Parts: sequence; C-alpha cells; structure tokens
Amino acid sequence: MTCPESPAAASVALAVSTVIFALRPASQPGKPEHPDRPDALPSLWLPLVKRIRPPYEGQWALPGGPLQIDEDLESAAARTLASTTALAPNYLEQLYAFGTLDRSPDGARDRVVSIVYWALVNAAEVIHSNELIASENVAWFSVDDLPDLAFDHDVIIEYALWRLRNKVEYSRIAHAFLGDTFTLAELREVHEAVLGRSLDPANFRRQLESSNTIVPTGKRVTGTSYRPPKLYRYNQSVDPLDRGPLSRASPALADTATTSSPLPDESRTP
Amino acid sequence: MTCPESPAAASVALAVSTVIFALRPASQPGKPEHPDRPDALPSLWLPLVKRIRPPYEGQWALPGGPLQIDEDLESAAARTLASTTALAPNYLEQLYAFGTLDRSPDGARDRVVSIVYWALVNAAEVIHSNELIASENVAWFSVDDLPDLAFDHDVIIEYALWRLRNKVEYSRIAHAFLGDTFTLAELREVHEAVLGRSLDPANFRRQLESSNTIVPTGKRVTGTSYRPPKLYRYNQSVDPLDRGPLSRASPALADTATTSSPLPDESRTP
DNA sequence: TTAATAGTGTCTCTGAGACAGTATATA
DNA sequence: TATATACTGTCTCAGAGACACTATTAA
Repeated sequence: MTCPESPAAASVALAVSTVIFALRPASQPGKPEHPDRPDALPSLWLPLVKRIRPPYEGQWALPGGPLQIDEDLESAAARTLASTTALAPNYLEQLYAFGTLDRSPDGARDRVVSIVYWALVNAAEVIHSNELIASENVAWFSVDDLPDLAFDHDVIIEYALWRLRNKVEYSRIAHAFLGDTFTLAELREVHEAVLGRSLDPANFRRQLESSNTIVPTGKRVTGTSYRPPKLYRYNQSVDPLDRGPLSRASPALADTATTSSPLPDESRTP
Repeated sequence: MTCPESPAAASVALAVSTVIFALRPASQPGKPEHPDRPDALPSLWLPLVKRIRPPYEGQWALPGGPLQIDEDLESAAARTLASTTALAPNYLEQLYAFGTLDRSPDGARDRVVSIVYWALVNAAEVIHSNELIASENVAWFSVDDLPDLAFDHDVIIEYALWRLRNKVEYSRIAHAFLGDTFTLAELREVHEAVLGRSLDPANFRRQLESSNTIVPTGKRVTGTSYRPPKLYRYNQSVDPLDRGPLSRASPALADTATTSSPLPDESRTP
C-alpha cells in the first residue's frame, strides 16, 4: 500500500500485505492464573507497522510494501513477514486482492491494488523476535483491541479473522500456532481460543485421531505435577486441507514444518 | 518495512481475467435424445479468446486485459465478460491472484500479475449472445475438451472448475445457470452436471426446501405431457452463501438477479 | 492416598442418503 | 383409465456432541 511516489506514469501500483496471527497465552508460564479468570483463553495478536509518511502518517497499518519485480507474490508476503517479525510463517495463504477505487483517501495521487496474504506464526517464537526487531514502528495488538488503522485495513483484518475461524473448523491448521510437538490439550486450547468457545476434550481427541493429522511422539511432557500428557507431532504426510488440483509445496515455506500452496483451498471460500 | 526503495522503472503489469461458465444442454429442445445416451447430462462450457499477438499468438486464452486506472477489479471482470459474451453475469466472484515469476514465457519482456474472477452465466442467453459477438476470435469450448491454452490458463481453469464444484456442494449458486424461474428437476440437473453424479430427487427437494433459498411461483410448466412440475424462483432475500463480515451488494452486478460481493465466501476455501 | 488432569465408553440427536410408495395432470 | 413424472414417507446409517466413567502419575 503505500508508496505513492513510485509507480510510473498512470498505472496501477501493486502492493503485497500480510495479516500475521499469533496466539498469546492468557497467563504467563510460571505465573499463577488470575483468580477472577480461572479459565482464561489465549488470545489472537497481530503485528502492525506505524506509517512514517502520508497518507495516514502516524497511523498503524498492515506490514507490506510494493511487489518487487523479481519475486513471487508469496515470497513478497514471506519477506515482509520476516522483516517485521524476524519469523518464518508456519502457514501462509493468499487472502484476497483488494482493489476498489475508494480504498485510498481522496487526496491520494495513485491507485493501489493490494494482494493480501494471511499467516500463522508460532507464539513462542514471537517473544524472541520482539528482541530482534527493536523498532518503535512495529507493535503487536490484540485483535480485540486494535487501534485506528490506515486505508481499509480494518476491513481486511476482519475478513482475515473470519477466514481463520472458518478454516480452523474444517481443516487442521491450528497446529501452526504451536511448536513442533504439543499436547492435545494445547491444541484444543488453540481451537478454543480461535473459535471463542470451549470444546469437549473427548470428542476433540477422537476427531483428531480419526483424521490422522497427528502422530504420537512417544514422549510425554516432563516437570508437571500429576499425570503428564503425551506429546504429539503434526503428520506432515497428510495435507492440512484439500487444496484442490494445484497443491504443491510452497517455495516460501520450503524450510518450515508446514507446507502451503500457491492456491487457497477454498474447500470453503466465502 | 513498508517502503523499501520504491520499485524501479520496470514495474509489474496488472491484468484481470475471467473464467466464464455456462451449462449447455446435452440434447437440443425438440430434438430427441440420442438412443445411446438416454440420460445424457448438460455439460460445462466456457468462452476463450484467440490471441492476436505474441506471446502465445494464435493460441486460446481466457478473456481479460489490463486493469483500467479508473475501474474496480470486479467491474473490469464484468466488462471483459460483457465484451466477449454480450452477457451480464449471474454470479461473479474473485478466484485468485496469480503472480508467480514463471507464468510468462522466457522471452517475455514484462511480468504480469493476473487477478482472476470466475462467473456463471445463463445458458439460454448464450445462444443469443453468440449472434451478437460475431467474432472468429471468440469461441466456446467444453471443459472436457479444451484446446492448448496460453500462459498458465489451463491451471487457472482447472482451479476454477474445482472451486465451482466445491461451491455447488455447500452453497446455492447453481440457479445462476438458469433463468428467472425453473423447476426442481432443472435445478437438480444443473447440480448433477456440475458434480458429475446423479442425486436423489427426494433428498434434493428436501434440502432445498429446508434451506429456504427457493420460493414457489404458483405457476407450472405448460405444454408438457403428463403432470407438469411447479416453477420456482430464487429467493433473493437469502444470501446464496455466507460471505463473512464484508458482504454487500456488488456494483458490477447491481442490476442482475444474483448479488455478489467484493469478497469470496471462503466458508470453504481450499 | 489424594488431587488433578489424561484418556475412554456410550448414549442421543441430527442430517444425509436409499428407496418404497402416493399424487396428479395429460393422453 | 393408463402412464409417466411430480412429490412424500420412512428407514438406516454415520458423525457430532453431551457426559459419565476409568486411568495414571506426582505430590
């Protein structure tokens, strides 16, 4: 979005932005639960960038920028993700191309079409990344408490959230919020936090086991009081969702655990 | 983040293309069924445009072209649809933005990102439109018998087909292939043709009635032998599918029966 | 042994589908 | 009245969810 000066004569500028979701635990590890909220859920957070030039100077916006002439759309999304969070995405998918005429303010000289991606990153890694990105112009916000946003980015985020919630229900992408290994309770809490409702542990377990998307590692959590839960790993040989005829490993995610695709699945696209 | 260098002089070109689907009856009205195929289904057809300049000169391609500086993405899709078919779409939705580096041939000078829409049009109107568009450079093809295609348009069409089949199963868009009024048998045949399998008439009826997407007109088909079926109309007050937080009437389809949206539903996107 | 969470068994309900059966307009 | 198609009733089965129950480990 964003760089009004750049494009040539009177063509349409093309930008790539990314909605990056992470799940922040409600209670710090080691810190006791707050007595008033015994069952507090983790909540969704996303990083925003403060604009340093007009239009919308000083307001917060989605990370992104012009598409480089020599990079794929998805690579551009992964690049801006890395430069704002110092992370690699565990899941990355195209969200939508926004291109209506009214999305820039009236005085704007140039028209911008934004191809927006959405991504899931590991919450634990976010903490480290915050030390790497020591910029005052990047900050994380809860999706329940967003600031005023530049352009139509409020609409974009709302749509990304809706897509995330939809997709968590019919596919198995939630593990992208977690590390390599996780317990069923952790994975269930991710689902609960995203969907905003509690899920039956028994049924949740059965569904996952029958779907074959997770495999037991044989290890258990250590250091807990009481019976330690088993640790599971994501089954990489099973696609998290049916992406249709064009599924293939994504270059931008080649070295990460979760594969993506240049196409959305749209088993259920609105 | 945000604005690295402003892209060089060479920028990325932006095009909008549209995959247009119509359903052609297997047997002409009045013409008897072929004895070998008593239950022949209607089949999907789409219009292609023959390229008159390199690259891929002489090959067939999806209708489309550069995005005009003063038109919305969806308007551009509707415009190219109208100029190749002389029709207005009954359904129009963004499919995907294709932008990998390898989608143009090696010798190509420019890089193009294509934002692709897909549309459904009324089969009956196609016949009239063919008389209006008296161009040798436009032709309709069965999706089962496509010619060699320019660029990556074969991949795009395959993906559009996959999306159409998916969406017919979980939403009510199939009526966009038909006229204002239709019988349940006609609508069922549309579903059967798109999905490639036969459906139980009783269950199909029940599902539609409980979904409230159609309303009886009170009229019946005339001129048939034997009991004439009731005619139904699409219930415009019910959204064909849940499009999420951003549903609104689409300007490009304002005067058509079916509304669309600037966003895909992705209740089920791959 | 107790506490606390991990993990299992089983019941009910709902919706999809199969398929037999009834209704009705025309010849 | 015969016939072909429109339309209805009802059975079975599979999956989702509710919820009581058992298992296991560390304090």
